Amino acid sequence: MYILVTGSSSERIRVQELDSAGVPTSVGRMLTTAQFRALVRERDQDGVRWVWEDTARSYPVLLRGSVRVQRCHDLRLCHAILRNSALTAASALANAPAGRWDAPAAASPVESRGTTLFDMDLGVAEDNRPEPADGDALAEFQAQLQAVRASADPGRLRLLLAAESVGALIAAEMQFAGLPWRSAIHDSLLTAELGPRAAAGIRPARLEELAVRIRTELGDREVNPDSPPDLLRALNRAGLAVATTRAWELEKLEHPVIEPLLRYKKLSRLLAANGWFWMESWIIDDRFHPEYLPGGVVTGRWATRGGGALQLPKQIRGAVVADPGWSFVVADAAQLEPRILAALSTDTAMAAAGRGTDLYAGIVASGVVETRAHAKVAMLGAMYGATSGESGRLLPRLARAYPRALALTEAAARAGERGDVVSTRLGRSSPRPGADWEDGQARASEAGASPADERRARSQAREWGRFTRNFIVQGSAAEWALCWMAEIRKGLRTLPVPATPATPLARGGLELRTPPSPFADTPHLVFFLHDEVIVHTPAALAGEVARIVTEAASTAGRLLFGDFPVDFPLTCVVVDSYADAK
DNA sequence: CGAGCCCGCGCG
DNA sequence: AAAGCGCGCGGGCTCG
Repeated sequence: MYILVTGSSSERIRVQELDSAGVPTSVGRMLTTAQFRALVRERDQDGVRWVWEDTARSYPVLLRGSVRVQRCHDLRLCHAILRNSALTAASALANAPAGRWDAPAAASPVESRGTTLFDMDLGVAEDNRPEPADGDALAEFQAQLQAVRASADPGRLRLLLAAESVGALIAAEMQFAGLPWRSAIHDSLLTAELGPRAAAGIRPARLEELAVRIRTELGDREVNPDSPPDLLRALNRAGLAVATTRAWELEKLEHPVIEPLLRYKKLSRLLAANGWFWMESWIIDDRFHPEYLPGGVVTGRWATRGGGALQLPKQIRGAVVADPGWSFVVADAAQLEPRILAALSTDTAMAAAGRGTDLYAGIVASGVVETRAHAKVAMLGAMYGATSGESGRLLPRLARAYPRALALTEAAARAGERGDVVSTRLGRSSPRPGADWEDGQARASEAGASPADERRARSQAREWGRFTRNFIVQGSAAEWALCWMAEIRKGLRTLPVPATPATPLARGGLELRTPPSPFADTPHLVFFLHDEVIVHTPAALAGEVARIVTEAASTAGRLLFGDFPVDFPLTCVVVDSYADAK
């Protein structure tokens, strides 16, 4: 059973019931925001799947009214998958000219607890006249159902579309709830590292001292350490033979300027990326509300917009502190990508190396390589396409021990080099290379091709092969992570809501101090980073939450790989501060 | 002056 | 060009 929701960015929302084939079973009705929330409260328990164009635009209206939904179908995200998937390549949807469903997501307004206390529920009177269908959304949904039905593997695609859509729900919920963030702690971390906050455009004390030392050691009173070309010239004049100013290259040098320069780089990065200006821009009422973009990366990984949420440096994670009486459950999947590769390729030997333990240690224990560091660099090389260095030298040993896994990554690379498409476990397919790439390959195979043309074409072919090689692993890992989070979310909703003192809202008189939140007294996801999650939970429930998170990892493995014997162990800790996790 | 590029570095 | 994947973002800098 589906309910199609359209026009939900305005105060008038249209809903229409559809049967399991996507055929309307009633006329559409126009609802006010309040009526829409009431309908969702009433019907969400019935196993309804809400079908809407864009979760990021439709769902916040509900969250602001403390209403959550269990399941949805995000037409825009699902369209992107089906348009591109090799499994639906013959469908009408995949072969239609590009249209509005192919446009990128509109930037969503900041929708979060704290910034929008109450939206306007202007009482637009219910209007009982039947509304004309939003034929576009209905036709699109029907085309998607048809494409899945006629596909080579409807079961996998249905799981993928459900996972992508529940990911969109989670993304909206995490943005709404926000990551607990103590500005006071952040401020003291910055002050300890950089010195007291200085006016805009002025370096804080520690940074200015280092800049002075750098100029002294280089014998150049003018050099600007923030300008790479300027700095490079100064380094070269001082007799340092470097081609770039990258930290890893400078580390190798012996010179008195190196130590202050590396410290300067580290600190200026902290100031520019996560300093006081960042704090004032992104932290509202002790919460960080980044905008998550499900499907924002071609592989299916999420991206974020604003605030650099996926790059929070370890330096400042001490500011992420649970509320009083609450804890964090921080979990990350151990060696996720190699385990995904083992399962994708049904390489039972590699899966066995990871049984219940550190997979890299298991590779060492099997006698494939001598050290854990070697096992790790060799595995990364296999998944990323290394050809030289230590990683390249170790690859043959890995290939002897795990021929099935290595054959799969090689096949994916060869496909990419030919310009072919590869697909993840659940059927998300890689994009085709661009016209420039095709032109380059064609030119190199013509009669008059120069050696330079051929070299460049070969290099670009290998580059695309490394991309497709990694795509199947990174993309399938992203699918595992979506299933993991979906199972966590489902499990958390089975927990009893602890009896808590009346909230300010319930006491009356203080309504405006705490906006309504569906997460005020219940465990909820607050952060996601590719293979890692944070759940914010009343401390008394932390043990239960950890159990749910751990079981969800096993369930995700079964959803993707059935009974193939591969483990997905986690490191899972209960902490008050994110800095205390691992 | 803004748009868009490069550089460099944070995360997985 | 780190030996190899995927990102976002800020500062410097060039160009129009």
